[in-house]
This record gives sequence, C-alpha cells and structure tokens, in this order.
Amino acid sequence: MISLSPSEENYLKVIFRLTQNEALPIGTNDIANAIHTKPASVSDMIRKLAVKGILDYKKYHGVHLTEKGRKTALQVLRRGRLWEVFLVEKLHFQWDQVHEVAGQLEHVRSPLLFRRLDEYLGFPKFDPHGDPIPDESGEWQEKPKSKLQDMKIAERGKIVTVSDSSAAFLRYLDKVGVYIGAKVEILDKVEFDGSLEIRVDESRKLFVSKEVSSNILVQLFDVK
Amino acid sequence: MISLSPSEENYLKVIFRLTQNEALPIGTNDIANAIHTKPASVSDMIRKLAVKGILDYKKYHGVHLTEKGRKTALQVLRRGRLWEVFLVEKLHFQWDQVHEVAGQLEHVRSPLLFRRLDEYLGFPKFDPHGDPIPDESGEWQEKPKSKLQDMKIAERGKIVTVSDSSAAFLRYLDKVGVYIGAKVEILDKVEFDGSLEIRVDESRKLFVSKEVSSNILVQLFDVK
DNA sequence: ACATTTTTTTAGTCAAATCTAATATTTTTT
DNA sequence: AAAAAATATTAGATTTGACTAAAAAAATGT
Repeated sequence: MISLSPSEENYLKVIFRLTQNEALPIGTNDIANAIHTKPASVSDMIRKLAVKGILDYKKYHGVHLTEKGRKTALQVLRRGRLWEVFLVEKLHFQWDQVHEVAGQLEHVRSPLLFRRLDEYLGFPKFDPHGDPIPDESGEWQEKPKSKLQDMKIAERGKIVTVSDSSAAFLRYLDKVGVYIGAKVEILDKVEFDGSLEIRVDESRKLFVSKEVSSNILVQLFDVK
Repeated sequence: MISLSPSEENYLKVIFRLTQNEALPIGTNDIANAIHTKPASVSDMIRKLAVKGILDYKKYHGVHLTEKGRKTALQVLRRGRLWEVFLVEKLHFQWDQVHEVAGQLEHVRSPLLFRRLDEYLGFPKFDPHGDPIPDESGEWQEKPKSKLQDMKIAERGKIVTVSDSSAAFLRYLDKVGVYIGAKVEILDKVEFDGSLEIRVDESRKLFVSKEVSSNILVQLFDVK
C-alpha cells in the first residue's frame, strides 16, 4: 500500500469527489476552491501525486485518477466515514458536527484500528449522511433510491437525481429552491391530489404536486 | 487555550514526563533520546516553546515547565489516555498495542470530542497502564500504592517506588533487574518465609525475600 | 588546575507545503 | 481572428521541523 501524507490524502479525496460528481474535466481552481488553497499550490501537488502514480496529469488538461489513486481514495473515504458513524452513533454528535473532527481522524494510520472500529460499529454500509462506506477492498453498496412521492410522513432523505430533466422541470426546481443534495422531510401528504408538504434543508416549507414528487429521486436516511 | 502543533505537543509531553520522574535537571540529550531526534533539534524547539510561554529556558541550564505548560501537557496526556481506554475497552486492543495509535489520536483537536468520549467511557480515572487521566481542569487521582508483599497470587502491577533507598538495596534491585516501571505478576507465595515468586516484565521469573518485597511499592492494574 | 570528555548551542542545509507575483496557455467575446 | 478574460503554471519566498558539522560551555578525572 502506498503511503500519503495527510495533505496528499486531502487532495486525493477532493479530486475523487470532484471527478465523481462532474464528468467535466476538473481544474486547479476547482480543487483550490474545495481545499482552501491556491491554484499554484494545486499545480505543485498534482505533479507530486502524478509522480507517485496516483493520477495522470497533462499540463493544462486536468487530472484523472489512476486505478491506484481510486483505490487509495476509497480507503481515505472509508476511514472518514467510519469515524462519522462512530461520532454520531456512539458519541451522539449531530450529523452536521462530525465533518471537522472526522476530517482529522481519517488521517490516523492503523489497519488494525479500522478493522476493529468497523467490527465494533457492526460493519455499517452507510455513513450518517447516507454516503456508502467502502470495505477494505474498495467495494461499496449503492443506497437504493426511492421516489419522493413514495416516502412516508416524517421520513427524511437527500435528493440524488431527477427522472425528468426537461428544462421546464429543472427551471421549476431552481425557482422553488430544490436542488441535488438538498435534505427533505415529509411533513404531510394530501390524500385528495397526492401532493406533499415537505421541509427543505431543515428550514423552508414547501408544497409540491404529485407530478413533481414522482420525478424526484431520494435516498432515505436511516431511521434511528 | 494555546494551540500547539503535533510536534510541539510531543515535546511537551516528553518534557512533562521527564521532569516528573526525575527531579534532576533534564537535558537536551534526554529529550532527544526520548523523542528520537537530535539534541540540536531539541535546542531549536525549546527556544520556540519558551517564546510561547510553555517553559522557562536559560541557555545551558535545562528547562522547567511554566504553569501554562504544565496545564497544556496534562491536556495532551488526557487525550492520549482516553483513547487508550477506548482502544482497550471498546476495540479490544492489547495494552501493548495501543501506544502508537493513541499517539496519533491524541493530536486530534476538538473539546467536544473529548468531553463526549470521556462520558462514553464512563469518566475513567486511569488508563490501561494504570496511569491517571487528568480531568478537563488538569486534576487527577493518584492510584493507591501497595506493597509488593501484600499482592495476591496472579495479581499484576507496576513498580512505582521503593521505601528503602539505601545503596545496598538499590544495588541488589539493579543486579536482579528490577526497576521502577517494571511490570510484575505474583506467581506464588511461599508460606514458610513469606518470600515470593514473581514474573518481571512478562518474561523473567524471580524469587524475592519478604524483606525485599516489603520495600517495593506497586500500583495494581485493574483486574478486568 | 588543567586536559579531556560530555553536553549544549549555533550556523548552515534540506524537504514539505504553502504563498505571491509574474508568465504562459486556453477559452470566450466581439 | 484578434483582444480580453479566465485559467494554469513557474519562479522565488516563507514557515516548520528536522538534520550535520563545528564551536562553545560545563562537568569530570587525574
């Protein structure tokens, strides 16, 4: 196994995340932005990671992780997400308090520690945000998606996709402030027309029609 | 609260330990030795810590922690020892496996984390090696000491002091390889003369007379 | 008391990771 | 297609923590 510094691990994690979400080529500005550093520093680090065989890099043409880079990134994610589960389930952190601490803990190096922690937590497959936890060989389960329309009252989840991507629909979502990644909670279901009252991002309340809620796909959060 | 780098924290911890044990002035060589670095690096770091008000330092005259330094050191110890309890009690590490991992974990910064961890572990007063865990304000309980002579068969502990410090006695202890900090386990007690068969440091077996074992003070390890 | 040994400090390098300022390349606009 | 804007890279500086080699101070032995 290759050994990276905490700083290198942070770059790797961010590059992995950015290259997953967007198929677009990702640039030094994106990375610099995500990691609170300057583009010049990113250029330096990218060259270094390329030498280590973590990613392929051609000047002015963005980066793309190698298989080795992908595997390594998954292990960093694994460590961070296991800690997140620990912090929420055992130490009763709120799920928005875990990020900073997990970000420090994830750089601790000890295979035994993570094997034991995993076991202690009952081999969780998802972290408190619903993101999958890779196993030691980098495999993970996708969390099943359900229609917003099919959720029950009081259930909560995160919006992950839409099944209708017409401009009209997307424009509507934008207007009412519903976006990929937003947290939703079902407040009420109206029998008559199948419309829903939902809460978005723990704050705004909103009514959506059955047509709309049938085209929004959500990952449910674990209940407890 | 003052903020130190992991490296500074390591120096601080070692200086605290060395100045506790030995009343003698401790030198750059001692520190360099304990921390696997070179005396020259110690000189540099000492000057830096003096500037931060962690210790007093006069060229060629050793160091002595300020009150601020002592308080800060106790918090580092607290963090490391809480993790040691966690690793042994929850993740079932052997107590000789915890050191390296706890040494990484202790540099994680988050007051909330340690308050919650402390609570989760049931506010332990001692770590798995029997060392006391300071509370948030730096107070700790001394572990009671008992005579080696008074231990029962199969009990284990760590030698912490001797009540006879004559040269003859110390020379004897030296000769048979018994020293402050050594782990002992009672293997057998001889009714006839009160002598003991003990195991030192998980390896060597040794017989000691009643006179000897009455002058050796031990901290018992927790049974479980 | 002075020579030797040990300990401590200084001076000068080095590597990692960052930064700023300047330059180079690509993309977008007109 | 040239000018302007955005993005990426290099060059050079800085900080942190370490190192080696050499000088300085203190301790020790005879």
